[in-house]
Amino acid sequence: MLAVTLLAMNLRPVPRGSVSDHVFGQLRDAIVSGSYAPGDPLPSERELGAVLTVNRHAVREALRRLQQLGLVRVSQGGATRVLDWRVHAGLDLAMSLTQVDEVLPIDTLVRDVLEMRACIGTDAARLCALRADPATRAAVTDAVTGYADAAPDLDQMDQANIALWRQIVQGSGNTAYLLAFNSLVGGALAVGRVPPQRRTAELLDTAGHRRLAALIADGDGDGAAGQAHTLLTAPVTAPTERTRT
Amino acid sequence: MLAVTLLAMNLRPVPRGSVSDHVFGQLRDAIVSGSYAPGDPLPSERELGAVLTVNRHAVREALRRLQQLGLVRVSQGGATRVLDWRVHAGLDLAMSLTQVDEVLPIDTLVRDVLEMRACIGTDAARLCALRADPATRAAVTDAVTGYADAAPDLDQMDQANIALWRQIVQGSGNTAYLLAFNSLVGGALAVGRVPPQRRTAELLDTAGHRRLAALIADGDGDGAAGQAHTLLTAPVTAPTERTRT
DNA sequence: CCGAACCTACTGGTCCAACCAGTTGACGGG
DNA sequence: CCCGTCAACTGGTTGGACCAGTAGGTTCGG
Repeated sequence: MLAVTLLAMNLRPVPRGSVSDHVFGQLRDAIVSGSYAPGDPLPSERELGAVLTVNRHAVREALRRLQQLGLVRVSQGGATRVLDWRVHAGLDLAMSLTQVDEVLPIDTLVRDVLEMRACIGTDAARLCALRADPATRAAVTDAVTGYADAAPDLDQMDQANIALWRQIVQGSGNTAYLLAFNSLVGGALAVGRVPPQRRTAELLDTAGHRRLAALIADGDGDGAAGQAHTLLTAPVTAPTERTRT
Repeated sequence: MLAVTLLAMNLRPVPRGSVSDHVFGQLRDAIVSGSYAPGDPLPSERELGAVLTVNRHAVREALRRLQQLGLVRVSQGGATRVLDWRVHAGLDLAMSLTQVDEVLPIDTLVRDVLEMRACIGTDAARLCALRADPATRAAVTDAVTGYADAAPDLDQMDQANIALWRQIVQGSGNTAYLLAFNSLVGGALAVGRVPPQRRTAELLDTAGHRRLAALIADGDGDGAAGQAHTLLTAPVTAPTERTRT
């Protein structure tokens, strides 16, 4: 009741960000958006602290995170310089990137992520069918059941669908696929980032998913790959149909 | 001359690590290796600082990086808890992971990375052939020439090969592929991580790469995908042939 | 006896101030 | 003109203090 009342008042949950989070976010956006060209020196830590009215340590913590993402290169004595994220940043950047529409058109990014999902999901399904142990195959079968049971609640189905694919990717025995899957799930595939109509068809195709699980259980690598490809490719070519406001 | 002399003396460049780097490395290895189970609380910042005889700020900077990697979840007031990296860590973890053989068998990890490279490289080649603009196609052709010219120096060829694939991935117009490519290159594909004999055949196949570039230039998506698949798949199934010491 | 308020001893978050350690570039002597 | 010197940066590290939020035990009221 109370929650409903508050929602009606147009109140949103207060953003939790700590100071260093804000610094991190601002610098990240500034770098990715091109406000700083690759090779450019960032303002000194002391200067950033002064401008943002923030302690130097907060700035340093933010810089460490940027460094971890591959956005800057820090060197003692010299200035902290901006790196070309198209060259040095890893896939984890995609997790942060879905927050900013300015630079990378979010539509394109969503397409890219769906494309990569299809690419990896197909091969993961194939490998899972070929390499997974009996227990994992059973887990996949269970997961697809849980997914089907979630119908027709789209949100629950989405969640169960992710769990299902996690089982498949895990069954592929490929750690790189698993980590990439995490990056994608944590990024653009996060709730509300992908236009709903773009995946409803896929999510509602319980029969297709059941077939996929059966092929995996049978150890039919090529068949599983084909079925996965069918399931995952559709949303990529689906109409962009951006909700125009 | 001097360098040669020093090399003969078996002197290696001194490891540059800062204090917080060391803390980061130790905690990362401890977490990934399972010394801390998911959900376990990490020792408090003050305690870590005391144990490692390091200032608390250094610990905090290390923790920020772990947080960025998705290895821990910090919450004010509560303890910093370890996350299950197989669920929360992104592909960037692979970059750091190739340093530790203890947990993940490096052989398996190399195989995984090569598999993912094949998977993404194939689709990237396809998309590049279909979507790239004329300038990018020309760049691919140039890159393959530069790659062929690097023969027979394997190191140079490796570097030129990476540059070539970067052009292709860039030409695919898929930002996710580009970032994943960076993660892979920065990780296990880094110098000396992949057993040389496993890729020599691929690297020496200049004819195959020329063919790939030609197919891309012609806009033959399926052809480019097939050729890329041929080039990239071979090393995956190549003999493991680990150099036993 | 049970539940709720409270209080305390933690946790991480932030700040200030100082100093160490490399880098850079200007300056002056050779 | 070249090279060493030095001063004015840069990031790296430390100590200490305090704020803020959490968790768990204690106590008080029912």
